[in-house]
Formats: sequence, structure tokens, C-alpha cells
Amino acid sequence: MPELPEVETIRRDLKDKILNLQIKEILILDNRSLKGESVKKFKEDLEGSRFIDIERRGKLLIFKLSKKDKFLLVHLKMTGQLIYKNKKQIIAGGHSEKKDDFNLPNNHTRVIFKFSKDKELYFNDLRIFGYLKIVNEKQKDNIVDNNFGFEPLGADFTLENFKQILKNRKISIKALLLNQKLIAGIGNIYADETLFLSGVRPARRVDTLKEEEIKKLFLSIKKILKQAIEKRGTTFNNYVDSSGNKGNFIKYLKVYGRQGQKCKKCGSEIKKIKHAGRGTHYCPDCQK
DNA sequence: CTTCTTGTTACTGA
DNA sequence: ATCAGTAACAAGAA
Repeated sequence: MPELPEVETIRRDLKDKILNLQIKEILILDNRSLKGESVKKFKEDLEGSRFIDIERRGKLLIFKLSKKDKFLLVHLKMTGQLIYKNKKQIIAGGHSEKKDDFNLPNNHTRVIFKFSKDKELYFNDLRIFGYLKIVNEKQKDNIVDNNFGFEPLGADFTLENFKQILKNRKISIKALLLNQKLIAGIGNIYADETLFLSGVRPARRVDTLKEEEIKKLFLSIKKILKQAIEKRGTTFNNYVDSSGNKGNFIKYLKVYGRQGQKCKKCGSEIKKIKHAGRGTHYCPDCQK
């Protein structure tokens, strides 16, 4: 579920919470989340080090370590969560109590980072599709270069470049939006929402798109992602931010998950089909 | 019991 | 080479 806006929300929040704290200990509750990496090496690389920056490419989080030439990659895939907990939260003047709103660790906790000052970060992942991986800079650059296309909110994602991506392709626009190697970070929810805002049906082949539609799509991608970041992402099922709170964008969804309900724009019934292997939602009247 | 589920990749066959 | 469809990864919910 976490797509670009959710991952970006986590990135921004975590930067404020865990940057430059010493990692005292790593607890690995389920080594399947390391996807075959050596548990021993993983702990050695992290313990005693600090995160000095957190970046994002598409849906991938990149933690830069104080240890030379080491990066931690975290992909949440469908059900991964990164939740921060400050066990000893002391509030100045404080009679204030920390709300104990989530029990951690829980059944889905796979890795725990223990920092100085009793601060902790929990990696939870119900389905264990997500992963944590330590790489050097060259490996990181290779992974990013080979698997991640334009950053949709980046300055180099221009209308011209978008047109270049569309050129000579015969795939549907939805399949294109979901292809991380072309544009990185859009998943099922924001693909459907982008297409609704653009008035374009998901199954439209990109070589049939008119100039006006391409322009609209380009602007809609940026607009939807920016709005979703402002609302701290969408919680449909599993997603929570690094404080354990839900995202607010669900209130603004126009088509995703609204099959059988009335289109907010024209009143027609929102349809759900399977397209490009995914549940796909659209308004048959607003989208052509 | 069956079917479906947010991400991604590998594979098949056209 | 391109593209669509499906299974697989694993664990649920409905």
C-alpha cells in the first residue's frame, strides 16, 4: 500500500526523529525480512553506526549511514511499516502522559532498531514482502539506476520527458503509470486517482492519447501526489505513518475503493474492473 | 471452503 | 523486442 506520498511522509517524519542517534542494538525477529542477507553482517554494519540522512527514490527508502560507504535500503512493499517509539518521553514541566496507542512489538514486528536514549524504530511487515538490505554506494546507485525512472515531483520530470516516455509505446496508460522503471512511485491508488482527474480511462493505449490528454495526465500526476503528501498519504488498509497514525487522503479519493458508489462529479456509478493485473476503478462517464 | 488484497519480478506465450 | 497475463512471494480478511 505505501506509495510515493506515504513513503515520503515516513521519510520526512523519521528525519526529525532518528537522525544522528547512535544505533545501540538491532533485534531481528524474522530474518526473512532481510531476504537472504547474513544476519550477522547486517547487525555488524548497523550497530554503533548512525543514520545521517534519509532519501527516497520512488517507494524505496535510502538511509545513509555514518559508517563509510554504507546505505540501508528499506522497501515496504504492501504491508511494511516503520514505526518510531520513544519509551522515555519526558515533556518539559511534564505531567503529560505518552499515549500508549499501539503495542510494540506485535506479531508482525520483524526488526527492531534500538537507539540511544531509549528511542526505538520498529519494522513491521504482515506479509514479509518488504525488505531491508545493506549496500555500498555503487550497489545503491546500480539498483536505483536500473529500476527507478523519473521522480514524478522532481524538476527533471517535465512535459517533454513525459511525452518521451509515451513515445512508441503500445501499453495502456495505467500499465505505464504503474511501471516504476518509467516513473517511480505511483501505485494502484494514485494511478486510478490520476486517471480520474485526467478524464482518461485506465485501459486507453498511450498511442491513442491526444495532446490535451497528455498534458492533463502530466499535471494530474503532480497534483495528486502533492495533495496526497499534504494529507500525509492514504490509509486504505494497513498503512500508518512513523507515529502509528493513519493518512488522511482517503477522504479525497474519487474512484479508488468507491466501486458501486456514485461519482462525485457526475453521479454515475463507479466501476471496478481488472486491468494490468490490478483492481482498477474508474467513472465510465467522466473518463473517456 | 474460495476469492481477494495495496508491490514487484519472473516467466510464458502471442 | 514488446506486450498481456499469470504465478509467486506470505498472511491475512471477507
